Amino acid sequence: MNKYEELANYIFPDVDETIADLEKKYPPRNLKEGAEVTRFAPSPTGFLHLGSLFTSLVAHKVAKDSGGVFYLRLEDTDTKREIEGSGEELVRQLEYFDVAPKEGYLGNHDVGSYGPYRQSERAYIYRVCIKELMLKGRAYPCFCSAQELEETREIQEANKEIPGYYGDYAICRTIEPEEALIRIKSGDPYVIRFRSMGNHNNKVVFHDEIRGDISIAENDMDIVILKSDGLPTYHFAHAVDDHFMRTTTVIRGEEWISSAPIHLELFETLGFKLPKYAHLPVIMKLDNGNKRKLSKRKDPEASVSHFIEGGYPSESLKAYLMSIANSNFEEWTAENKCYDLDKFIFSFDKMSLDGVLFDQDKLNFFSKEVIALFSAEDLYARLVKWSKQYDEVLYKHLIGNKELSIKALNIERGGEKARKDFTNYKDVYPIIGFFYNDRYAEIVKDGYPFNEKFDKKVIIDLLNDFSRSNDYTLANDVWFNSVKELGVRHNFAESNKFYKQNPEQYLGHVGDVAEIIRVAIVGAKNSPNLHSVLQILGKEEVDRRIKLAIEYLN
RNA sequence: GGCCCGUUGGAGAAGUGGCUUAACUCAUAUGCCUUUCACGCAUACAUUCAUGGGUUCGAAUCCCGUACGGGUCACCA
Repeated sequence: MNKYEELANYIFPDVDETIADLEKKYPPRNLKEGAEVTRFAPSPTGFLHLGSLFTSLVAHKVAKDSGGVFYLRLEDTDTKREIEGSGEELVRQLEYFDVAPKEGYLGNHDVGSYGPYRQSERAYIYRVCIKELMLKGRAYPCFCSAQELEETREIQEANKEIPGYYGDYAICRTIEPEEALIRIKSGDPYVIRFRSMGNHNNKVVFHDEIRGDISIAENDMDIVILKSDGLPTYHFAHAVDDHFMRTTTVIRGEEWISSAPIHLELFETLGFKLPKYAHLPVIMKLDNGNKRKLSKRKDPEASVSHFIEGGYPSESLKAYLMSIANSNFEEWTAENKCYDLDKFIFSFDKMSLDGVLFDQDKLNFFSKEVIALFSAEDLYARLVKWSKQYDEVLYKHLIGNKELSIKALNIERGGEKARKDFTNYKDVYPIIGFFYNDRYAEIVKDGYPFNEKFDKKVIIDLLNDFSRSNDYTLANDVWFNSVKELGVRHNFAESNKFYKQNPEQYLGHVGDVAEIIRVAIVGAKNSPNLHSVLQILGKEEVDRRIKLAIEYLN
């Protein structure tokens, strides 16, 4: 019997278990030596942030590489900021990137024996732990109002003291349990605070997997562990959940470094073994010459959905993020011609300590490389999936012309000098749209961009001759020789070199001939390889388009 | 402001006391290749590692001060 017992029993009448009981209920995981248990612990306050994806990617990778477990815990203790449905959305987005956990909160259901995985459903577990702390005199009710706290803070600031609830400023820590009980019974609102035994003048050292040893002043704040709504604060839930879910490495953003001393004291007081910590650098952007964290409100690129909508394959973004995580990843991809993260060996000590600027150019670079490695069939399937949701016009064309689309996407695909002209799925339609007859009609509705230095008559004759004489079932170089001959018949030099030697002798050169044909067929001066285009369209369609172009010229 | 973390070209970085005349990649520029575009290839881009001092035969690398940048100081996570 101690003086806290009556109070603890009154506040926690439902609790009839101890931490020792919980230890039995959530025993250490039976994993092989070296297996890491990591987690992603988002709060459902909006869609997935790029930084959160970064964190999940690393946590997922560490668990997978070590043969461990990656799970998701929903930190839904802030009921005010919670956005309906965002938990489910978060899981869907992780799935899009193929880094979804197999254990934990998975949207509509929980999987795993260390749950519940929603903090809002873990109230009893927290209460068990707090009751025990209270019996040990390490937790106490605090009746201070927000206004009182604010006043204290102002006094502290005026005196140039450290603001916060500690030492003599922690007025409620000296309230006797008997008195506290009376106040609670009378209906006074209260929170429960942790009684810190730390000394601000002492340093604690903890090891960070990325930064090495970090030395910070001990915690001496009597932080709130249970809010007046009965839910725990982050710090307390972190200690309890990561312990009982048996996390081995806590991977989180570097904004948590400064509260680590709180966590250290909490783990110690609760009798929990401290997990390993890895504090990841944040992703920033330049704003008026200053670096700042990507903000979901100000920066569209802070939200992962921006890239999904923008048509970036998940592999592109993951490759970019992995290149931030381990800069040698970039060299590795170049050597291996591979963007499969599973094959890459990740290491914490190759990670940068400094926040990095988000680099759209680099993402684009990775994305081009990634898309260039897809097979045409794969690209087609991905485009269908993407456009179904984000680009109705493309979707219609893809579905209506599957074979044509795949052939078009296959031009110069693969091999050493593969085309790399798609940064994202949005680039596809502008580049291959002309293959579709109705799109072609749209493009040429207002005319063809023929080079104006050539007489209409010359162009018409050339096109007529081309239509009559060409056989593009021939191999590319044989076919192109025939284009040269065609040009020669119409007084075009067979090469740029010849033309440059005697420009006055010729109307132009073979490049101009190719351009005229190209303009007639695709309605633009640029296109993928002309020979491939002609082969894919087929003679009938090519002749039809030439006829249309001639009509336009007449 | 206190406390933590950091500072190598426009960006990501390698570098752990002499192999550095600072690797590699992106971006940019120029040229080559080429029927266009894209690809590919070549070249250029930090006399210097925020800065001042110190240690040393020798420093981007070790030490100290300063400046700058970021993080954090809630009943938010």
